[in-house]
Order: sequence, then structure tokens, then C-alpha cells
Amino acid sequence: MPLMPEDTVIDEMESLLNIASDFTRLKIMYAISEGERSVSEIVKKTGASQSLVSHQLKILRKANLVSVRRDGTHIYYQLADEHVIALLNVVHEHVTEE
Amino acid sequence: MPLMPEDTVIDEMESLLNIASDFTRLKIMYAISEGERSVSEIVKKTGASQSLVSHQLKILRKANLVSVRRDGTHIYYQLADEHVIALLNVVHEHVTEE
DNA sequence: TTGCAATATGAATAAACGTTCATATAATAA
DNA sequence: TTATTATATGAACGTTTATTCATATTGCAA
Repeated sequence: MPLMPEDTVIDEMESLLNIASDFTRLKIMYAISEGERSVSEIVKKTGASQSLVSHQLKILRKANLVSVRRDGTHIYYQLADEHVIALLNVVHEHVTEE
Repeated sequence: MPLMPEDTVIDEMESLLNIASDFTRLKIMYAISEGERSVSEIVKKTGASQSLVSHQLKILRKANLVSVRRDGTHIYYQLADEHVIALLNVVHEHVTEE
């Protein structure tokens, strides 16, 4: 039974949910949910264009939902922490029940 | 370690997250998180205008995130199920941890 | 019926946002 | 250096959406 959070907290919750509430970004998050993947791998897994994936990765980066590692010309992304997976799971459960 | 859901499921996840990702609607959900409340009570608790609350309640209704009961001129809203609270909690935790 | 309180609705405006296209940057290999 | 692959960026477009304002509806009491 939660209490009403401060407006600033609700603001941050809104921001996080806004980031999560996009088809392409959801696909990207699932694409890297099993471990780090390069951008081209993400492009293949999501089926989105390279440009779109790059744009959306930038948004996910800015929101600290993913972390980045460079190796030569490849750049590998992974989910920043377990909270992201927890969020995906809660939403997935809500949607897939009966 | 989740697998990539079907596109239709991701669509539904996107929709749910879109509904949740709004300051006013978050405040409304918290306002009724402890049990049913009338619209005027929700207006007071959220600080939003009557019109705005009514508009956003309609959106929450359409998404089946709230249920409604009428008693005379008062109309009482409550959260549809526990999933909604689970979602709020996961997001709140993510936001309020260091 | 009239009046009042509670809630809903429609139109209008402004701002935010996702996507595409074209192009730029970076790293490596030849 | 040039060529090639991998990734990022900027501008532009169209669409969606939150909010406000004014008004409508509903239910009840007098």
C-alpha cells in the first residue's frame, strides 16, 4: 500500500516509464536482456533500421538504462541493472495474463 | 532472463507503459492506491483540475487499469488489480535507489 | 420544476516524440 | 592514403498527446 511520493519522484518515474514505453526501445532492451550485444546484432534482432537503433540507444544511454563498451569498431551495449529486467517482467506479466 | 516476446505482446506492453508514463495519471493511481476514492477526492489529492482528472480517468478506464462504481452523484474509482501496484513499486524502487 | 453539486465531454492549442533520410565520424585493413 | 565496415548525428516530417477552457450531463434536494 504505497503512499503518494514527492512530485520530484513522480517526475522521475514518469521519465523512466516514458523511456520504456516505446516499441523499438522495448525490443532493444529484450535484445540485450541475455547479455551484451553489438549494435549490428541489435539491429538484426530487432529488425529496426541502423539509424533508428542508434537513436534509441542514445536515449537509453542518456537515461542510464544501458551501459556501453567499445571494442575496436564494435560497440557493445548491455542493460544497466536488474531493475530494468524486473520492470520488463512486471509489464510482461500484466499483459500476458488471461 | 527473458526471451524476445511476440510483436503483439510488445505492442501491448508499449500501450500499458504509455498509459502509466504520465505525471497526472501516476498521481491518480497513487491517490486510489489505498482503496476507492471519488473524483473530487482524487482532484484534491492530486492537485490537478477537475477536467484534467476526468480526462485522465477516462484513459485509465479504457485501459482497464481502474474500475468504477457509482453511488448517487459520486463516482468511485479504484485500481483494477494488484499488477498496477506492482508496476508502481518496481518503478518507484528503480527511481529511489541511490 | 428549479437549483446545485459532481462528473464528463469536445474543441483547440502547443509541445513532445518516433521515424526516415542523408551524411558524418571512427576504427581498421590493405 | 584509400576503402570499407560499424556506428552516430542532424534536420525534417507527421503524429500523438497533455492541458485548458467552456459547456454538457447526471443525480438529488428543495
